[in-house]
Amino acid sequence: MRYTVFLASKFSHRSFPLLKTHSCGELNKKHVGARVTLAGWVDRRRDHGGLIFIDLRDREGIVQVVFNPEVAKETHETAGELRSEYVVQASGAVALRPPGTENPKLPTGDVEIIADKIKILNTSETPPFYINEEVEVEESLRLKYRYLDLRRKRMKDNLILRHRVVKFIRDFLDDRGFLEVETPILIKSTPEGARDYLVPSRMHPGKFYALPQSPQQLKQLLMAAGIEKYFQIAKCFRDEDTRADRQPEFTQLDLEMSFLEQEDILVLFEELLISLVETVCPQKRLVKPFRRISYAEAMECYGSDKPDLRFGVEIKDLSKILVNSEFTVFRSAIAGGGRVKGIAVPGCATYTRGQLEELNQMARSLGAGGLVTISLGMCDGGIDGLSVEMVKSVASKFLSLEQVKQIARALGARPGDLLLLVAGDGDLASVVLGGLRTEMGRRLKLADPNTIVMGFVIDFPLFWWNKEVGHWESMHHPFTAPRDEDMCILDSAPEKVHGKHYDIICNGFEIGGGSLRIYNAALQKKVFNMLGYKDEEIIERFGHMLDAFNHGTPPHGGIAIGIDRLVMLLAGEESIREVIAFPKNQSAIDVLLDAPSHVNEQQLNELHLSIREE
RNA sequence: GGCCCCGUGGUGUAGCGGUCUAACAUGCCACCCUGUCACGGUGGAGAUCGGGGGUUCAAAUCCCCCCGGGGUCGCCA
Repeated sequence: MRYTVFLASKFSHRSFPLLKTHSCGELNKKHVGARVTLAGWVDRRRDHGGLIFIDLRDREGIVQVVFNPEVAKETHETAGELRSEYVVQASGAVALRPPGTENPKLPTGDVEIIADKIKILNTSETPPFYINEEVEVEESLRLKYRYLDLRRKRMKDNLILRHRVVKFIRDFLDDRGFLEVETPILIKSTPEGARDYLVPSRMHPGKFYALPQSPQQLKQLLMAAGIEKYFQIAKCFRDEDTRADRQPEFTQLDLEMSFLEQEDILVLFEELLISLVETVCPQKRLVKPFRRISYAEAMECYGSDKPDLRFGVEIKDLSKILVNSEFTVFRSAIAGGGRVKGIAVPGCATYTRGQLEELNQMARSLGAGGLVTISLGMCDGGIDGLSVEMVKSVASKFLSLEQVKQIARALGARPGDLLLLVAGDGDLASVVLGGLRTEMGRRLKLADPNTIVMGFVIDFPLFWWNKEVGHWESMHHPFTAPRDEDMCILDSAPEKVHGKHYDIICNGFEIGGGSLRIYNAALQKKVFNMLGYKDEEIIERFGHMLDAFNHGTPPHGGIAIGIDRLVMLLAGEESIREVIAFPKNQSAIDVLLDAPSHVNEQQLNELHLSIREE
């Protein structure tokens, strides 16, 4: 890949450590005749009894080293002892390979090293899994021997890609006047949102630091400090259950600016992400300009606030067609204020009873009362050519042919498609269909893996009503500013207030989000009150923020991008663990270091802690 | 906490009530081999099928519980 070549060429301009003069991967015809010393790992050995070939591997690649007893007898004997993953230093002349023995599969395949010296720097036990082959290995084993796993090309390439991404971001933002500022890891617990990781204080019995869930408050305080343009590649910590795209600790590009409008951030990040992808992953097809859709549109058309925009299969509201349907489930749902919505799944009219029942179960598990399926048989003349015999549905006796045609047209269906209909209140029908859309997209491979579609989701509601606790909660976080035109309804209709909040989505993942912030103390206090905080709580937890707003904090806003997810998508991986050097498993355990672990009694005593029996 | 999937030599798989004394590939060990590159050849070692209980004349195979791993819902301001 291009970034590997880039690194190798850069590496070659630097002076090498004393144990090697060149890297294995950089050698080519230009080096023929040179005497080189290499150091690396034995990737593979081919012992012909007489000649011994060793594929020597280092970070930059692989080169063939030849041991000939007629060249150096003792060296050849030593080479006979080599095994996989031995660490060796070898010296010899770079030579063109004999005609006909070149290996076009290897970048260094035109040349080989005629070794006259070899030194075994370290031996190795037989590795527990293959390092030189791309075979799927159980992940827990890979994590236990992560240092071996990272020797594999796939993982090495992922780490290199990650380096390139972060390097590009730093250079890009530096060019535009942003200052990278570090913020502390030991901060104050403000237990809203996710659970905090806590660190007990030795010097203050009974008190705890918290690890930052993000540098949110600190970066706003940096704006109060007049930094104006800040960014940081920041570690964040959240004590919640893991997922393929979530780890207890993860990395964000955290950024904040003063004196800006929402448009400034969106334009900056569109430019950053486009130039990033085009530079670092030129082989990917990136759709531009980025789409912008409202939260309401995302939910209505895709049933998700992070839809995969690489394929269509959009959700349509069919309520108008079915308002007077003979099908009671639909008619009563609509009469009760609900909606009936649907999607058309291409080419799935041939689904069996069993497959349809599976979809039905999925719809129920997503919260639907049920799922109505309509299979459109193949026929000439498009939807108009459909006849009664060609339509198969559990609800067929309640649906006229004309209604089916209307539904099919509304969904943009074609003969051979499978229509999925769901009734429900509010967003329910959309959310269920959104889940089915995602599943069918995956099954039918509707999304091109080499395409990247990014977009901004905007116009989020500021609040959502939490029934269980009986007060409003922030959609994003409590520092997000309401839209100016909605200020007048903040008291009268909080549910209609929109925030100056934006998310960045990519291929079905939320990779970032941010907002313009509140910088007026009175408004911030009012929002906290609406979120159910009492005045004394506000002072105790967020007094420093209100103080700052009372001392000339400028208008400001920012964004955070999940580096792990971004790199995962660029690498074509399905889990962020594949782009993190030392990730934790699903139970939040580091199986390599065996963390978390017990600590001794003395450590507990110093921290004024005792373990409660449960 | 709920639901789904997985657990067979070092690794990856097959076997899914008796023919399993558990198969295949690769790796490993020994010997042979001077142009291979997933080298080749000959021979060899290596798993009581995650653990426990049950059903059965008979269990890797069926059932239950537990453990470990993965996915997902809840959760992730």
